[in-house]
Amino acid sequence: MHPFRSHTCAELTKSNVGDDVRLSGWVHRIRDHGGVLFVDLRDHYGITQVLCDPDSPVFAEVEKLRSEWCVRIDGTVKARDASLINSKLPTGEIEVYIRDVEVLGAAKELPLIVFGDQEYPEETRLRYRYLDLRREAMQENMKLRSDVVSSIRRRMWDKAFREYQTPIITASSPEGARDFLVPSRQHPGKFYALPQAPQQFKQLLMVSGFDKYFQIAPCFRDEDPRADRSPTDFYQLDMEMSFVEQQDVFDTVEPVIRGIFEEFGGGRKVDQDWEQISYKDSALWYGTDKPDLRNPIKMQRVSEHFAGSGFAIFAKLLEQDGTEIRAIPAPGGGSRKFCDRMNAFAQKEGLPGMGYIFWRERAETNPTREKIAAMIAGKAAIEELEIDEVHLKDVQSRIVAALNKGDTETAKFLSSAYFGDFEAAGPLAKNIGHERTEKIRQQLGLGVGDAAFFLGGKPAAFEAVAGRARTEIGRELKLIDEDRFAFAWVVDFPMYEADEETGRVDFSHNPFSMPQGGLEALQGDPLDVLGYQYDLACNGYELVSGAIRNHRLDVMIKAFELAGYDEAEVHARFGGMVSAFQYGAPPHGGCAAGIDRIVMLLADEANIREVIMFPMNQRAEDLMMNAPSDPTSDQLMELGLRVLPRED
RNA sequence: GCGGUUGUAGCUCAGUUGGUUAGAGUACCGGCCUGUCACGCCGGGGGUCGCGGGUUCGAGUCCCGUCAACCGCGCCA
Repeated sequence: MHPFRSHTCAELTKSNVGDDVRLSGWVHRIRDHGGVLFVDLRDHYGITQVLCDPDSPVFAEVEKLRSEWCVRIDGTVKARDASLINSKLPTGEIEVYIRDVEVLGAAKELPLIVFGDQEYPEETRLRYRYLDLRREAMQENMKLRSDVVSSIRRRMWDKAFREYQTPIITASSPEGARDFLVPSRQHPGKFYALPQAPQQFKQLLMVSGFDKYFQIAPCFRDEDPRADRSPTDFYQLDMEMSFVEQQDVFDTVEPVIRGIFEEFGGGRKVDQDWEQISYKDSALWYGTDKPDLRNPIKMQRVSEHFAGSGFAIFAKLLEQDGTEIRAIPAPGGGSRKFCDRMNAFAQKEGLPGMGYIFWRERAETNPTREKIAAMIAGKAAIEELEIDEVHLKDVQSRIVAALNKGDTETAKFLSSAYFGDFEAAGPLAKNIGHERTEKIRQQLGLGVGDAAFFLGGKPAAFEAVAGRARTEIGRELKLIDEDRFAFAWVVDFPMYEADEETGRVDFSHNPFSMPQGGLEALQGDPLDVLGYQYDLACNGYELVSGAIRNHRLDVMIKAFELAGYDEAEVHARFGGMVSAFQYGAPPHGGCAAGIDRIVMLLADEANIREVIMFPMNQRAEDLMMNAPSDPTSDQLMELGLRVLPRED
């Protein structure tokens, strides 16, 4: 018999009854009844209940076992009595009577318990990651990750892509994130860098004629982490293809991503048609370039309703160039309590606050209301009526005047604004009056019980906060369909952006993207130039980012010139690419999809570290492996390095 | 670098207005228990209340400082 096992802990069924078997695994749980002793034995595949009573030759030894000891047992498979079957276990119809036991690895008192789903501080979990990974949820996440990667590879191979490996130790890429540097021993004082992405290599592969490339590639960036962003390193499905336009890339990637989400999404709905939203619209509607489309709220421009209005803050603001007022509709948010809470949220995010209006049923039933309705419908004579309130008297006169001119539209609007079903509440509504409020209500398509929030200023200054407010409002009002994967391509990214303080123009995204309109487009205002640059957003995360690349050297030189890099600098920094583009570069494009984020979404986790085997902590430390650590003085000597004392 | 939250037993947490010897569950150790599957019952050991300082007759609790973890901002072509 094999020294460790004849079966796994998930294999045995009724058909094995009477067999002599050997199992190895970890002691999951012990139930000691004095006379009879149950042990749940666990391995990667499942759990089998093994037991012994005082008749067993090893009863005394089994009594000594504790949680998470690694053991081997020999025993006989026995059928469980019908009343004792555990339907929660696939092996629940049998149990193994222990005849022999061998302790393969004892365990001391555990810093975290494998059994159950008790939560532990991340520090503890990462320090003892090998124990944390024994837990069922982590085993499932990691298996899912492997299966997803396997499926991605199969889907790419099926589309005639081939996987090629590119270097890990390479040159610093001066654009983008901070590089991880690796000192060179053979060239003291010089450094390699770990690739932030295989960007330049994959473009060179296209120049070399490989046509369709992909790689499950590690990427390295020395930036601070977020819940959805791993520090140090992460994995991407990196792909590139030649002789394609933007839509060709979409048509290639969409079925792969959609297929993965359908295969591993656990039955959650997967959008079939992926909208293409321009960067500009995405910023306006959602306040972000990675919108969560499960949230139905779409922001709108409402500047015209506030220009010259009685709400001085916004009216004055609009007199400045480049300012706007935008509304966040909040269907179902029509209570002062909710509006105040959202206003507090905006203040926490650093804004002076968000103005709001909410609509309730009109309280007073003015007797003129029905008469006016009848007049508009042509069922009553058009005539002035007796009204106490002066301002309503004036409105009535305007309605009558409009009707006499045959302008029923105006009459209807005024009637709705002053006598309609909706009463607008909140300080803002009082300031701008009935008519402006009603126009806003009509534009946003809101009604009784709804609210709208208003933000003003230069869009760049408040867009991001508006986006977070939209998310918060959607979440609070439970407008988000949790059971759905909502996808959209965000396209037409601007090539350049101006630094807010210095006004200096720089690349806003990938400097290697092809500007829309080519060389000609680069003659005008850089800030107007769009690129063939795209992202795929899913449920508020950026899952994919890519571009049609700039394969024309003249266009590339010009593009860099606009960002303040002269030709010599481009040659110095991207020598390999510049050189290659002079020898017959094909048009090409591609993208990269975040593997960790895809698995995170599929596993329904909010933190990317839940789907990474051995992640770093928030400070990019590995407490288990003790990284980073001090080098030996010999190592430093060999590299020609000396560590400077910290100034603080 | 900035802001928020948290820090009490191996682990998860409670701890009232500042007041006697800081508690519970779980884990660990010992005892009892022949059908449990989150077994049950009895007992025991285990604490620099993150750290430092201050106020006070008295601080886990109040004040100041500091450290750490997580979340967010900056950053992330």
